[in-house]
Formats: sequence, C-alpha cells, structure tokens
Amino acid sequence: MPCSVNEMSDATMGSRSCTNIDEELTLSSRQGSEDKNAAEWSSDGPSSSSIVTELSETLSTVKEKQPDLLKLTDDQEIPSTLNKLIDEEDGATQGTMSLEDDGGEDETESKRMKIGSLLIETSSTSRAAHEQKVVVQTNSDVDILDDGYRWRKYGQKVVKGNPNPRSYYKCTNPGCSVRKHVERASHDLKSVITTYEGKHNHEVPVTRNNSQINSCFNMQPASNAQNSGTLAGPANLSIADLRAFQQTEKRSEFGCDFKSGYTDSIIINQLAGTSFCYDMKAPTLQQMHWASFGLEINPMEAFHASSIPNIVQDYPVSTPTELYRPNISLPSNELNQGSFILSELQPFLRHRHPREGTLRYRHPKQEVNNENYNSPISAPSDSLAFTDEQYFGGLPL
DNA sequence: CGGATTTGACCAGCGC
DNA sequence: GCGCTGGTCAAATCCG
Repeated sequence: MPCSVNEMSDATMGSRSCTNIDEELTLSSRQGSEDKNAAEWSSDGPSSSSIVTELSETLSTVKEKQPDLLKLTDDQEIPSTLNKLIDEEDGATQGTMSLEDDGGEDETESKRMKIGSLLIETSSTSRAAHEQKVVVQTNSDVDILDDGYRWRKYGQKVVKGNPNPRSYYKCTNPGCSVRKHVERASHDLKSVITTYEGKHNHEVPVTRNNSQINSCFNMQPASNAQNSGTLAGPANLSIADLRAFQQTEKRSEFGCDFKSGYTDSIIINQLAGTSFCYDMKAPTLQQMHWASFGLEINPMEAFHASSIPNIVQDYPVSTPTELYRPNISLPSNELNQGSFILSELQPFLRHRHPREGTLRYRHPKQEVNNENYNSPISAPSDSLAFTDEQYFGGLPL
C-alpha cells in the first residue's frame, strides 16, 4: 500500500473529513480586483528584474519579520509595496506546474511530519528562473525526508538569527542543478524550513520505492505543460481528479487511499514572476491538492519533494484569489489580499472561465454570492453573470 | 572502495 | 575599504 496513509497516526495528524466542503477552489489567476486582467503565469513572460528583485527583497523582509511564513495570515502586515507590485505586474506572468511523484515513503518519517506551509517564489526572468525558490515549512522531528530524489550535502552554515545550522544540498543527478537548504526555525524547533531552488531536469530516480506511486498516478516526465489553461501535467492527472477524490472521499479513483486531516493547515505563498502572490491556508486542501495532482499521497513527503519547484513552474495554476469562500472570514489587513482560507473542501467541478480561459473548480451547487466575501478578496462578479453553460465553457463536468 | 557527510576556508554581495 | 553574512568549495572523514 505505498499510496496509503491510512496508517498514519491520527494523534499526530489529526482527523478531518474532506466532505461537507463549501468552498469553491478556483485555480485561476486573478488578483483581488475583478477589474484586473487575469494574471497569466508564464515561465517566459515579460517581467522586470528590478521588480523581481524588489519583490524578493520584500519577501525577504516579510520572512525576516515573520519567519513563520505560513502564519502570515494573522496579525501580520505585508509590505504594501508587495501587493502593489503584484497588482502592477498583474497579468505579466504565467506558469505551469509539473507534477512529479515523490519517492517512496518512509512511514515512520511520515508519521512525524506535518506540513506547515509552502512558499513558492518564482520568476520568469532568467536570473530569477535560476533563483526560483520554493520554501516549505513543515513540522517534523526529522530534518531530511526522503522525497524521491537523491541529494548530496555540500555545506552547512549557521545563519544569523537562527542557532540551528542550515544544511545545503544538491541534487546528485548529473546535470541537475537543483539545490535545497534545510533548517529548523529558530522560533520552533519542530518546524523545518526547506527551500528548494531550481527545477529538476530529470525524473525521480527509480532506485527508490516509487514505482508503485508512479504506476498509481501514471507519472510522466515533467515537460511542457504550458499556459493553455489546462492542467495537463507530467503526472497526466487532471486537477479534476480533485472531484473524483472528493467524491470518493478517502479513496481516489487511482486506487489509492488518502487520509483526511493530515495536517492542521497549509499556506501557500506564491510569487510567480512578479505578478502574483497568494496565501492559502487549507486544513485539508494540501493532501487533496497534491495527492490529486498525483504528486504525493503523503503530503509530508510531497512538500519535502524536490519536485516542488517543478510543480510551481510547470503547473498552470495561478492566483486562486477568486476562491469562493462562503462563510469564511479573513482578516482584512493587507497581508490577506490575495489570500484565501479553506476550512473544508467540496467536490469540484472543472470549468473554464469563458473570458480568461483559466481552469477552475467549482462546486456544482455552490451559489456564488458577493455576500460570501468578507475580505479584500472580492468575488469575481463578472463570472457570476454567466450561465453555467457559459461559465463552464462547455467542458465536460 | 566508492559515495556521502563533515567542516573549515573561500568567495561574493551588501551595508556602513 | 572593511566587516558581516550567506552560499559554495573541497579536502578530510565517515560509513556501508
């Protein structure tokens, strides 16, 4: 049962059902304003180096002020320049995510792991592409988890402000320049921060016990999932599988078992190029999300997976700021602009926005109402004007 | 013995 | 220019 996490400890991971979800997940790219153009996430789209730099600096500032990035949703104020820059660059970038499986899973490791957060920082500039970063924060007793790739430690350094040393790793695959560094958060020894840089140009080494996962998810090499608005990833899995997963709750159509309530929360803070940044805090989304992507059944491993940069780069997911969040409140500070919180998930219907062409997921019975929005992230009122037929763009649901 | 890890040295960027 | 810091290198060491 390589794809099962049923044996994971409920005591550690908690237990939460993925049913009765009332949010709509919109994997489209919009910034907070409905008047703005959809943010296209392009790996080769135009961008400003200066802005990229500034964003990075801003991000660094945020990180410095708030080491626990995943908790940026509360009582934290993101520099206004960040959102401004994001707004200004709205529509400037696009991107795709590639889906690669993780390696085999060490259950003992997984039991000790808990995803805390994920920060994705990408850029479309060549330089930034090299510096593409994904920061993953987890709660774990172990520093390094097996993510399927092989790493060689090449350095260790104590960085300022953190008594815990930072370890540097390189992917050992010839020609692959992906690197990562791992450190424990200074404020929480249970918190492990892993930063991935670069993109693997190879598949997960087959030496690990990932063959079953590969088989399970029909993994394919990450390559050219582009900005078509589709979610065709290297895993040959559609995010529409979210729905299938939801409908089966714990057993996906892939024949793999999922365990709900794996983590307490997850926040994805994403910077694609200079165009967007979003936070996502979803108690159960991460497992469905990644698992449905075929990335990982065990989100702990998935988030430690070096393939995360690939995901960010190759998967055409954009700012989910259109997420329909009925009955969900968010602090109204700037930090939460472009953020969304999911308390639950629900079956999703895949559809394509008739104007933006972006792929979205919507609950079939979800009534989109602006009253449901009580944060700076407003409902995409334009989309409300469409009939289902129009809205769904004729996509089979 | 080969691969991985350790660890001190080195380098580059940045601010003062 | 100098010091600080983060990142990398590479020789020494460890380990299976």
